[in-house]
Amino acid sequence: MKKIPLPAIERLSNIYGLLEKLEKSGIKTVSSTQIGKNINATNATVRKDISYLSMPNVAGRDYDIAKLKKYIGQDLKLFQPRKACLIGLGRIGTAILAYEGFKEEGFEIAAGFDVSLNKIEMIVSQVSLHLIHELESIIGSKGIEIGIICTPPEAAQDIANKLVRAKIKGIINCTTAMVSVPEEVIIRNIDYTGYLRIVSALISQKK
Amino acid sequence: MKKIPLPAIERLSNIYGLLEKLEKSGIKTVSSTQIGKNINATNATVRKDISYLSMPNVAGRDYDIAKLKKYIGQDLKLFQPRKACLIGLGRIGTAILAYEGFKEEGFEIAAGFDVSLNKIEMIVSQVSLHLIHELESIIGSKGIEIGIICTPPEAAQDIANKLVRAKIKGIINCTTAMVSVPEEVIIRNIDYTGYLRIVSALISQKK
DNA sequence: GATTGTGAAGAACTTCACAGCC
DNA sequence: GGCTGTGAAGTTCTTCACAATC
Repeated sequence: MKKIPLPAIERLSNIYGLLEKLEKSGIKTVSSTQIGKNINATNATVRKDISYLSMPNVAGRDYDIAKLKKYIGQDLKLFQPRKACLIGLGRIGTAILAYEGFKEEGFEIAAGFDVSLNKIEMIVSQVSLHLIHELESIIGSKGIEIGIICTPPEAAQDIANKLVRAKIKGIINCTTAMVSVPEEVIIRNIDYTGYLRIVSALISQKK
Repeated sequence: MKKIPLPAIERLSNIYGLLEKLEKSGIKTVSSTQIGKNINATNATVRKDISYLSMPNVAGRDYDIAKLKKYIGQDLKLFQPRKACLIGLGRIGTAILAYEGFKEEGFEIAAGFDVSLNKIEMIVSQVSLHLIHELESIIGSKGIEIGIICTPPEAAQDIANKLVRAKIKGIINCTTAMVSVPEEVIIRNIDYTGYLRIVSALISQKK
């Protein structure tokens, strides 16, 4: 299998999510153009992305949704269950904690952390909650691979450093702070202010 | 001023956020390498990005933070105040509603919408809250340019269509559903499951 | 030594265009 | 007509490399 370009991986991940929804609504096949409309890409890009997969396909016919989904999942190794932990149990943190949708995707929030003992005792959750100082040991013992940072921005870099020391493989940073990590750690930022800024800048550029 | 590449705009938006933080901590100057470390880019990329700005600069000396910030803000038109509205007042929606940090960036959440009259009456907020059917008229009358969708995923496309009809300029989609919009509308997705999937796929690719 | 600025080279990604298939 | 698959072309973005400055 050829190396899949990074943007293609992101799109294929999105296509996977789309296929799940189509499948639930009972649709069996889909064209590259239809997929493109949904993920905001051209049909050529969609076909090229799919061509990176090891999927055999008959040209001239729409994609079989179940099959395409299987190959994306397989080649991107999306089926591999992964454990994540949540650091910071404020509004966003607890909203994520309460979200039920991860499990069916193979993700498990395996632990939550906060500096406040009070919060840890008050919050009702299936997930086991701990004080920050236990972060490194629990990541190791539970085999957690992804950390989701939802702390106040001031604490983000410090938490990221701790996660890196604990040999985390990926970080999703939900704070407004930019966080730097070694090259081998995957990082994505989810920052509402940042997105507003980017969308705003792009709106201005359009004119 | 040359056309700024899209990825450069995104990075410059991030650099802007970084500079704000550095400024607050009292630092006056910064190098391209330092910036790069913080936004996970190379120093050459940072310098190239900055070179797209109309900023005059003396080579050989670190960037003056206040000046750089001014030029990014000016050239990307980040100072332009913009109004956004929030659709869907569930956990994430209300968390965003309660967030205080937008104002100092020039963003205003000018209205909130939900299908539930109950929610609209119960939620305590400075922001004026309305039923969905008022969406189009209020966007028009208030001059709202950005819509933040926080509804259940099933409703996302429908809301997006309404926003497009109301001539929205940008959408931030915080649902797990992929949403399609005409090319002229800027759209960014914030989907935690999607990010987990992408990070997971990238972790697998690394090996 | 440090730094920036930038044309040129290189790499990465997207689109085209058309053969082949239904 | 529809569709996919894919090498080639085109475009966009990143990195290099080095002059210039401090």
